[in-house]
Amino acid sequence: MPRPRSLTQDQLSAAALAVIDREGLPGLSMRAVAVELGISTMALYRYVQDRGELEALVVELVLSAVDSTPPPPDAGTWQARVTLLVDRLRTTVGAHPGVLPLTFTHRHRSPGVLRWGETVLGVLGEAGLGPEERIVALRALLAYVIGAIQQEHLGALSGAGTTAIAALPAEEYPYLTEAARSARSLTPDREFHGGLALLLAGLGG
Amino acid sequence: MPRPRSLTQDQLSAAALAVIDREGLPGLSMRAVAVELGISTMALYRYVQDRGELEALVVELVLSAVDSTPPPPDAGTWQARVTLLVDRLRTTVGAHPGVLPLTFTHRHRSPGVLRWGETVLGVLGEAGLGPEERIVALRALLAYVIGAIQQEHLGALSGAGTTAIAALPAEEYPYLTEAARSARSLTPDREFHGGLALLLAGLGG
DNA sequence: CTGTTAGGTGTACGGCATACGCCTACCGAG
DNA sequence: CTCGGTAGGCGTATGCCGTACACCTAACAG
Repeated sequence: MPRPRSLTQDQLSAAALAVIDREGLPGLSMRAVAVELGISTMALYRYVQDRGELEALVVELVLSAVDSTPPPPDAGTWQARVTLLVDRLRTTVGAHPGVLPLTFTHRHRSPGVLRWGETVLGVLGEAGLGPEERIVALRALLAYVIGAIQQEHLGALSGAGTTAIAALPAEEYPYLTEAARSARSLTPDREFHGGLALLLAGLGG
Repeated sequence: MPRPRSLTQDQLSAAALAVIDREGLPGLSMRAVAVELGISTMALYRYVQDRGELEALVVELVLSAVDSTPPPPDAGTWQARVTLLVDRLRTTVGAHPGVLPLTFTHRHRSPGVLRWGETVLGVLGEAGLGPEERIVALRALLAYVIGAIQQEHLGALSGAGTTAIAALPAEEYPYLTEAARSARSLTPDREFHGGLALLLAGLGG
């Protein structure tokens, strides 16, 4: 009966994501999103209760992509299938690094991630893990992926931090300086999969 | 010749940490810290260039504790020694959960963490790992610890998220709902060490 | 005692999220 | 076609925030 909405939630979250991708997370403000949509600031509040809800919408938009791709092939070892699923999560989040800090606070609610977890648990179950082993394994995988993605985007191994470490006094930090020197040839990809392989090996493969 | 400073950096960072511990990270503001110290807001700027520098000071205060404890005993397997070092990092950060989000942005500069990394690399070296293996292992350990600490404090397994998952439709998420039900008896401590054991097992133990 | 230097302060500005009340576009009913 | 009510959109105002700037003043060197 009354006036219909002129914007969809998808438009909202897409606009917010566009702002983040363009100006980074600090650039995200109700004003900026409103400008992006061509409406007034306060009109936004007809769609979300507060800024937090807008952030949750963006996170959901980004994370939903993790499940939009086809399911993993049943072929291959379970290690290969878990690796594929983990890679999918990594590339999904990595596509929008600016959103990363928001995912921690708003992760729980995402159906996409829930379905991802369900799939991983399934593969682990088929691999012969018991109920409690499965939980520990899933949480460990999640912890590793979360931490690794963060390290990759907030303190990359090939970045300024590593060169700073390489410049430390070698007498006091012999291992670190040596590590920093040889770390320059280690790509983020090899690093990530190396650590993941450790975890999978520990899982019994 | 001129007027001496009336505050030390330790007092500054301690005051900021006190504010965070008492009112949480959102409660941290230049005004609040100034009140805590009994000085005017602008007087703070005689000690730090901006808010970011104050945050870095707090992070450094918290992380420095990781190395103030005595070195790990040379006895025991290398797995036990790494576990001890990792535990030390976990309890250090866990003592001030409010600071957690700040550590990601300001972590690199901490001498305490640098010395921690040096020690871990040393143990890994004695365990027989080669140079590149050591780096991958250290970074994997760091990634796991970072992610696990975050999961523990921002989305605890025994918290609201898990009960929400337990309430999901069991037909659609059979593994997840079953996992959430049996996860209630899994303490954060057992979860953390379970995942860590996986990683260490993968390292060749 | 006095001049210099740097520590401490008060005021002010622009940006932020957002509570509140007004205007009005839209739709169903008559 | 008209009209009334509902809910969308907007302007204004408030109280936070970080911080630039100009001023006052405590303290030491001479």
